[in-house]
Amino acid sequence: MNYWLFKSEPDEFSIDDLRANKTTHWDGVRNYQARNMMRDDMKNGDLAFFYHSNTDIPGIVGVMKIVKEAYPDHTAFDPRDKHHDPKSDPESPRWFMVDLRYVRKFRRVIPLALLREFTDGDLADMPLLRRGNRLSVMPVTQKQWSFIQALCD
DNA sequence: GCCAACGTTGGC
DNA sequence: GCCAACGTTGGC
Repeated sequence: MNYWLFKSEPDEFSIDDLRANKTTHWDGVRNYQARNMMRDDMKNGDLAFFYHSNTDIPGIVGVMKIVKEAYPDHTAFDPRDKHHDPKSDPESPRWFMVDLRYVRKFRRVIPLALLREFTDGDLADMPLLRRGNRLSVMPVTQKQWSFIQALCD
């Protein structure tokens, strides 16, 4: 089993939105590195952190589970969609998405600022903490996963 | 194939 | 609102 982290701006889609809807299709990823991970490496049952970006306290807010493996992101075909990409068509889709199910919301956010305190220790090499990181989907190691889970107890 | 210009991300 | 980092685009 693998572990992941998904970023979302809570103004667009938050952990509370996911909790209300139970599952979601994670559309709109338009980055090749992120796409490749979704398409090639994400498996049913994998767990993922939900990360709130671009908000007052950026950080990890909960856990979700992959319940459907990669399939074409249809929003890329829709000219009216914010994430429309004319270079993607149903014959040879360029962008993919997975389905995620709500698992739990932490009692409080685990702030990015707290995670940064472990940049040189338990969370060394975590892509999220790399300077200038802009990936919206990224892998988490089992050790990092366990360590971060323990932070919210 | 290089690289400058541009747009986007996202923390602060 | 600022700005650094980074990916993409397009002229050459």
